Amino acid sequence: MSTMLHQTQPQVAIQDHIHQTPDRYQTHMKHNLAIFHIDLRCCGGMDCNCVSDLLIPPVPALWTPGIAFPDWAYKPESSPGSRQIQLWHFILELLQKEEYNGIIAWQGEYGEFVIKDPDEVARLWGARKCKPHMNYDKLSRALRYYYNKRILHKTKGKRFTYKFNFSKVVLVNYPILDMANSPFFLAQNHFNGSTSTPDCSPEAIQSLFPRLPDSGRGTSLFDRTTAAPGPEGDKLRLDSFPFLSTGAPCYTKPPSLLGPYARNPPFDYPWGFNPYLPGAFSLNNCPKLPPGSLYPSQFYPNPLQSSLSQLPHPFSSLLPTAEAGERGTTGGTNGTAGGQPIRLCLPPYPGSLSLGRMDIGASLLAERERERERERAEANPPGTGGGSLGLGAGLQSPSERRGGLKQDPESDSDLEITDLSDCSSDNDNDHVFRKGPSLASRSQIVLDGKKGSVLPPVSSLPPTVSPHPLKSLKPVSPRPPSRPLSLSPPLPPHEKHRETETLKMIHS
DNA sequence: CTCGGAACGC
DNA sequence: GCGTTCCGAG
Repeated sequence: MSTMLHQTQPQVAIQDHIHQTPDRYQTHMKHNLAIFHIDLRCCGGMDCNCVSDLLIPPVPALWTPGIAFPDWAYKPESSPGSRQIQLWHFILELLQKEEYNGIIAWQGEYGEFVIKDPDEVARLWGARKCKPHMNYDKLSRALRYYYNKRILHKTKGKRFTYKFNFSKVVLVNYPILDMANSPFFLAQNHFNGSTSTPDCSPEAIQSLFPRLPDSGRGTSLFDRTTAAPGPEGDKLRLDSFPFLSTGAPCYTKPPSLLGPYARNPPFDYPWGFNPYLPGAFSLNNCPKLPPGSLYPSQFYPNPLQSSLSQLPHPFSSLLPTAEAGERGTTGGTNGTAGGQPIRLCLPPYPGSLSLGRMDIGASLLAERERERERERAEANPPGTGGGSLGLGAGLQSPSERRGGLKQDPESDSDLEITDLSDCSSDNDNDHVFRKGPSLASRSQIVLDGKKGSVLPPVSSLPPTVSPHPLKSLKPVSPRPPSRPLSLSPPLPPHEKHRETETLKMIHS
């Protein structure tokens, strides 16, 4: 151990220093495809050379016009005194780099990773934080600290094995993603064993981004101006979230899992947060690149124009199609920044479960969209300045928060989604939808219209055969989804009855 | 090995 | 707020 303590780490040159103001950084990144490296040298004493806070700057988003990013996106690397790198982020960083697979790697279930060499991980962490006396005991204490925050939990019975709560991680990293209101993410939460599937409907996707900065281009994430109604017509405005773009092919499994883990669907992570993707978590959501090339891909012309269409993904039908967006296009004509179609690597859900997605008809979606617009208009009449520029769940109006049902006094975060307080891998299967009837209602929606049906754990389902799950499905006639109670306008009696029945089913 | 309390620093 | 350090307990 002690010999490793001062072992020379991969030496790194920060080819261009990141300690700039965000503006300068933006400008810089716009014109400079500098390759960044991360210095893991252990610092010593007063002459701390650490660049510990250089972790993965939010490069991809910065240069895109019209996008405002939350403060957190800049803090770690932009200003001295800003909060430092967080351990979980560091862990993710290690996890995404193949060179560290020997000491820490994804393994097992969703988001699960194992620290193969605790001492080494601790050493690296200590190096990063300029804490030469760091050890696994201390590091693990910090990890345990995350239990309460529900960012991590321990995989019981497995040594050095922890598991990420993706939803939480995503929320922490992308507070503008309103996962708390998203049926997609509510259903996605594998962390605590949710067995439901996400609502992949355009509306669900929209719900992830209810408060994107209104740049005057319209607030909907789905551009319906040129598309006919229908699933194929709802086009996600990916140009709104360039930080979710990848512009490159994505791994569907971690390198270490390319072999035997057939049980893991190769696509189960929403919004490109597949932990098995290189750079899955946020800031350098980019394809695996040669060592030392952490960021450039987003700035390069997309070499795989058809990468999305190749993805076996239920979203693919929602995204600008290759035909629509790329035919005859070499860039610049589809309205996306930089002239390149922004690619969103959205691993799809285990296929058969997606059937419910089709439940939500486009016309209904459009109608609900219009309703929301009306609500917004009422809530913020022109001139009141009530605006839609807010970012983050904290600015949600009460009526937006799942009808006010979310309230969790125990929550340690306004980004809380579900109660994971007893989330262990031992009993992962029964907590998610206890939180409130609205959750349950939402989950009901996606259950193929069968009230009270219970989905098996995802892990128990056969892997999806079709690489294009939705394409193998027959559309179901649209059926109005139920809503969070207090969000709903007065329901007609039969709808109320349905809600009641649903609740009964849930409570039983 | 794991857990969490407590004091403490930044 | 986010660890870091220490430590006793299971």
